[in-house]
Amino acid sequence: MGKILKMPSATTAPQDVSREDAATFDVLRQMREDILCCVLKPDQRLRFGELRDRYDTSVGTLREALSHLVSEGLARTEAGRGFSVAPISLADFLDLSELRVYLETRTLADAIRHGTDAWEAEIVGSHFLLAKLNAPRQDDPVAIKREWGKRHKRFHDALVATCTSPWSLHFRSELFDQARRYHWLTMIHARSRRRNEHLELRDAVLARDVDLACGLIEKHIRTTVAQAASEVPGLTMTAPKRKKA
Amino acid sequence: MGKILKMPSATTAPQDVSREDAATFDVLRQMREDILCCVLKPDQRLRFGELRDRYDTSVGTLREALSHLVSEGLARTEAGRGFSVAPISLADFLDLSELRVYLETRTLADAIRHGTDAWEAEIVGSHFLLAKLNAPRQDDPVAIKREWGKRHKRFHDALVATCTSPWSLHFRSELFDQARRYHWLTMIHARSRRRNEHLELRDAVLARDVDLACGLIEKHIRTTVAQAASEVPGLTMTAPKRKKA
DNA sequence: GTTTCGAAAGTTTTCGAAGATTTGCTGCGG
DNA sequence: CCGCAGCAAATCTTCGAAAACTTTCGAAAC
Repeated sequence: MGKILKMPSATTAPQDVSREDAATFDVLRQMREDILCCVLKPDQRLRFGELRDRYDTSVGTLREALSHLVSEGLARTEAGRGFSVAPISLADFLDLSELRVYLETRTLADAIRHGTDAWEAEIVGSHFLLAKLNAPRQDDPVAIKREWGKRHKRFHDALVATCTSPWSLHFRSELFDQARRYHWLTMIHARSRRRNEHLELRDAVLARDVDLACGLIEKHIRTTVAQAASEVPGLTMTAPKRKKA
Repeated sequence: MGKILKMPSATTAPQDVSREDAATFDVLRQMREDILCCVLKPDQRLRFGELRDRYDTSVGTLREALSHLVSEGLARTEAGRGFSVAPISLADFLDLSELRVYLETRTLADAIRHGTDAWEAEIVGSHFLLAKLNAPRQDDPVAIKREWGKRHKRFHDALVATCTSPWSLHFRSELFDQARRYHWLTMIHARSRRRNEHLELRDAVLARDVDLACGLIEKHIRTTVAQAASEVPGLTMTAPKRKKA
């Protein structure tokens, strides 16, 4: 009891969800999602006891996943004091957004120049999925917000998919995830009164207009930063210190 | 027997080597160094049996360290097939160097603008240490090359130490390490007939000449790429495929 | 001669527990 | 009343072995 991991074996399809590291990778992805959606709150201590219950896995597996998250900047670890969720701050958001502007425009420009038919198709498709769920409100259920976040990421990934620089794509992806944490807070606390920026972006990209597209995505990023900075409470103050002032 | 990890406990200084995760972090650092210096060769399979002997630690600890290395792009892992050292290629070197030019100039420019006395002191000091070991040759012992690599990194870290963008510094550091792998090969195969680029760089930075310093570091990077591309054998061919052609 | 199947060997992956460290609490002394 | 030493509880860290998977090798069938 307690663990029913293995299916009857013969009945599972050969190309099931088996891709990637299965258990460890699964836990990693779940934890990352939970941090990005602030289910695990910034600065929250991550005790193995609770984590073991929540993700139903062993300490070793958790440790491996946490190790990954530390490298990605989503968690911290110190000496013999265990792990905790990485803190957030306005300064951090400003800093990462600044770099994002460069990486997003760089990768987007390159992707447009190397765009293919399949690339255009995925952009159209992912935008369609995103548009169907447009603008989640404060009072929407969490499941909706999560789904929107997923589709939002898929759309933006599609835009730069044909970029020829793996390293640029890698860092862009990491920063995009980092930004998702702040976007989540914005979705919760602020009213999203943005217009169809994604539609404009899609059309500019499909028209292969590098300058226009890069300008739009830059504005897209900066607008989000400004909105978060002005409307999200608790972002301007630093992480809660426990000892003294 | 087998393991004598713990000191008599009371005699060890409170601020000994205790900083950071001790065991895990130690193994991580050792493995990273070994990959950077190509002791663990590109594409080499990393079997736990051998790793256990080499680093004298358990599977769990190794797995945690490897997890880190995967995030840093120094190792790969696939499904249930274990870990291997990340491959190298000329295309990869060109790609990461291109990004490096941006990140090094960006961080350097910012660091110069925010430079302090302590920053200048560390630059002077680390350059002195580097100059004392200048230009390791092909036939120098490995220990010398390792030490040079260490001092080289320390000098370049010192240059950008006062940069105010943590994310830029983080990515710059990762790419610098990546580049170290290729520098190592260059040290082994090619004759380093470069002149005092580090000295010029130091003086330009201390003179707070942003444009000159950024130009120098850009040339520094591009020259190394060109040298490696033309003189290092085996870099132009892709990783050895095992199955068929 | 080639292919397919199955068993054995080699590796990886996962787990639970023992060892070590930190944290929290209690009581004594200043 | 505050501070500190010492003990107890909680927590993290490390380890070795069992379970699951992949690969290899050899024999039988085509």
